[in-house]
Order: sequence, then structure tokens, then C-alpha cells
Amino acid sequence: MKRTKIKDLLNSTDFGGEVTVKGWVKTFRNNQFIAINDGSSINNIQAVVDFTSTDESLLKRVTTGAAISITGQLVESLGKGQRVEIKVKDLSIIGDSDAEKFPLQPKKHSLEFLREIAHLRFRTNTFNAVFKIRHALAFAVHKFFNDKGFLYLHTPIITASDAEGAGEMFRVSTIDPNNIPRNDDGSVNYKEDFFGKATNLTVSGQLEGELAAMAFSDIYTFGPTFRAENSNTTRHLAEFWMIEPEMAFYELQDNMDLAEELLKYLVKYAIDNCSDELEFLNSRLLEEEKQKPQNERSEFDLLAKLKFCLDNDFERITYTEAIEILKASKPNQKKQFKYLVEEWGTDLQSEHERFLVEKHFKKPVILTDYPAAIKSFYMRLNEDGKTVRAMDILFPGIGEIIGGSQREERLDHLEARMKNLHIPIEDMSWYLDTRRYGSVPHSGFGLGFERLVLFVTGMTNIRDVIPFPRTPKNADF
RNA sequence: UCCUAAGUAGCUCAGCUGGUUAGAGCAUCUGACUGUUAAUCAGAGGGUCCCUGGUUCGAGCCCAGGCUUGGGAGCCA
Repeated sequence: MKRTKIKDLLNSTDFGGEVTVKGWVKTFRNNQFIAINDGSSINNIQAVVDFTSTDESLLKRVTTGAAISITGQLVESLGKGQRVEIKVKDLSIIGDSDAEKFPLQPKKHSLEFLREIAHLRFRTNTFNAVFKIRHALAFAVHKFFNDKGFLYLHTPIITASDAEGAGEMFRVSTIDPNNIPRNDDGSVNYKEDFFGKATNLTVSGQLEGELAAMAFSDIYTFGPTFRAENSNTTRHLAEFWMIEPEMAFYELQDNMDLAEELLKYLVKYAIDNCSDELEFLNSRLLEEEKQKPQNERSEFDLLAKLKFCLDNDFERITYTEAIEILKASKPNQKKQFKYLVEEWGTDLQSEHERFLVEKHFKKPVILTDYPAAIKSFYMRLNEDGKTVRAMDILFPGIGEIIGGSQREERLDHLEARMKNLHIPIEDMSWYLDTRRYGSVPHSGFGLGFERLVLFVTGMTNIRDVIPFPRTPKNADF
């Protein structure tokens, strides 16, 4: 008999008909009630088995985690707590699960423990919800850009350019570490390596994206990105996914407008398409909040927080304005900041960003026009000669979720800047060609996909929103 | 990388001032019960107290080094 997905059965009113479900046992209560889940819904379907007429040795194999197939009649539930259930006619075990060894129990587990069994955590409600939302958001990214006529560009994972300055890179090499080819001066002879030169995993697809934007006008990338930084935080991964649109003829304002529209679109898409999952995560968070002392509880629940983000314009201020606000702020006056804000030109610490977003404006903030000295070489210099057209979007609880800029389209300015920073211009000739032949103002940004998923799901550790997290000292599974 | 807290049963944790045979709840197993919702009741099994070394008559507990994890910082998306 053809299998029906549990999601469809839970919505069905076709009582009396015979159905088959296949899935994994979540709980088996009272020797009668099997809660089965097949991943199609965060909710289980209950199958009621008549233990008096069922082989006892078969029932013993209905253990948490076992895969089973059930055929029976779909009926209105006789008990409370669920609308429909299946009256079992035929029960068979597809795959046994040794209850003494299966690590997931029908109880609450800590996220830290589940991280150690990341290969099995998909089977929990929480991760079912998180990864469904992750999927929905990924789909929504493509839908958003496709509907706007953007071209999805696949940029290389392996690159030879080391001019990004975006962070430490992972080396890609086939050189035998026990037998390294050397030049006469003792340095590694990369001519012997696979690509004939030193190569790395990409830290960003931006530079390649700019090349394509000079032909297609509007492009985006969405792929894995790698940083070999020794960062041990709740919002950094060594391998993460990034969305990087790049638009010709966009100035900084257009760039900000697109970024804000994208973020709101994605949040709305999740609200509209993942209501069960968000509802579950919301109640899960509410329960965790109850464990906290009153003064540490957040004022908004997850759903309210998401709606608030949709209903309010992001606050847009310049770096210079931010510095003025911070200088005059209470924590700065009372010397409560660990790093006091005194001079124009220093980078903002995360305590400052958090103050602006969570205390002062109480909503997402777009910071623009940073000092050139603390930003990348490719950002467009303003007329004042000291700030660049950069923008960072800061989210409550997450910090920087987007970083972007209008790009420096003037060849002479760009070359001067690169010389200053000792970036080898000869190696970057391919990039500078965009400025040599039909250069136009253009802009783009990078959205950290996992940080977006963090925000939408309300999870607090980035390792819990990517299936198999790669972090320092951790590359399991 | 720095600061900080932690590591005890499958999981979550307790373990007094260093003192006999290391405990609880849940899970698991056995039995009872049979419309349950983290079912209930009775019983049983289950330990490299993170690792290495040291102090001591005696270390889960004290000291040193290491490993791992949580939280914070830096770097950033």
C-alpha cells in the first residue's frame, strides 16, 4: 500500500479509510500508543495498537528510534491531545533500534549533548524545526533574487587570491607534508603543487561577483565560505554559508534599501511558511525564560521579535553620529563600558553595538560611512577623504548580520589604496580590469546565512543552526 | 588567542572541613496495570569521579600541567 506522509494525515478528515505510514518511533506509551514521526511535520501521529491481539515479541521491538511501518484505519482520536490517530491493523519493524544504546530518550536533552551526537539530533523536535526553517530561508533567498531578476552566480571555492583581508585562510594543497618541495632559498615551491601556485579555500565570492555584475548588472552568490580564524564564539564558524549580492549602478542608499528589503522578506517568508516550527521554538524559548531570574528575561518572545523587525524601519545612522550618541550615553559617562568611547576613528566594540541596537534604538541599526582606516580596500572613498561608503547591519542578539559597501569604481583611487595596504596590484589585474573597461558605480553586501537562521529561530549558538558545524578543534561527522 | 566557569551512571545533576561500600531523578531492563500524552506502580542492573603527575596514613574533593565543553572578549558574516 502506498505510504502517506504524516503531515497530510494530520490535516486529513478522511476518516475510516485505510492508510500506511512509515517513520520513526518517538515514544511508545502504555503498550498501546505509538507516537510516530517521519519528518514531514514537527508533530507526530499516534497509532493505537491492540496489544491483546499483537505478538508480544513484536511489541518489544517498538522502541524509541526504531523505524516502523503501520497500516490501519484513520480515525478521530478517542483520547484528548490529538485530533486524529491510526487504529493499527498491521505493524512491522523496518529497522530495529536497541533501546539500551540509542542515545535519544523521550525527554529533554541539553543542546550541548545533542551537539555531540549531531548525526542523530535531526530526530529531535528542536532540530526538526531549526533545519526546516533553515531550508525555508535558503529557498526564500533564491526566490527573492530570482523574482528580482538577479543571476545566481557560482563563484569558486578554491581561489588563489589572497588579497581579501577577510581573515585567515585554509590552505588547499596536494603537497605531501612529509616531503615538501623547496626552492633554493628554502621556501615552499608551489610550482610543484596541484595548481602550480598557492591556493586557499575562499573567504568571499565578492571579487568574482563584481566581475559578473559588470555584465549581468545584478547577481548574487550563495555558497560555503571558510575562515581559519581561531574564533570561539556563539556566532562564528570556520565553514559557513554566505549570500553576496552585487549590483551595478547601485549606490550606498540603494544597497541599504535592498538589504533591508531582503531581510524583511526572509523573516516574513519564515512567518508565513514555518508557523508550526516557529510556534514550537517560541514555546521552547518561553520555557527556558521561565528558568531565568525575572530581570534577565527578554521583553519580547520570538514571534513578537520577528514581527517587530518587519513593522519597523531599520535605523540608519553614520559612524560619526554613532560615536556622538555613544560619547553622550550613560554607560560611557558613568564609565560602565569596558572600552570608553573617546575619539573618532576607533572601531566600535560589540558592547557599543549592543548598546545602540538593544538599548538606544531598540531595533535593527544600519551603520554607515566608517573611517577608511578600519575598512577594506575596495570600499568607495567619500568626498571628505576620510570615510568610506560602508554599511553594517546590526541585529539584536546577533550583532553584525550584514556587512557591505559601495565599491570604489575609480581606478586611480583604488590603486592608490591598494598600494597603501601593500596589496600586490599585478596579481589583481583581473579584478582591476572591471575599473579599466566600462567601470560603473556598484555596490554589494554579504549576509551571514547562519546568523540569519539564528535570528529567525531564536537559537543562541551558531553551532545549532548548521547541520555539521566546523569550529576550532571540531570537524566531526 | 585571552578572561572565566565547568567535566561524577546513557542523560540532567547532588556529593559537607580530605575519611568506611560514591547518591538522586529521568532513561534502560523485569514484572504489574491498560485511553496514554515526559503514563503510572514495584523491583533490578548500571561508575576509567576528563587525563597525567604530585601532596597525604588516606583524594571525587587539595596542588601542577594538559585535554574538552559552556559563557564572555578579540577578529568578523
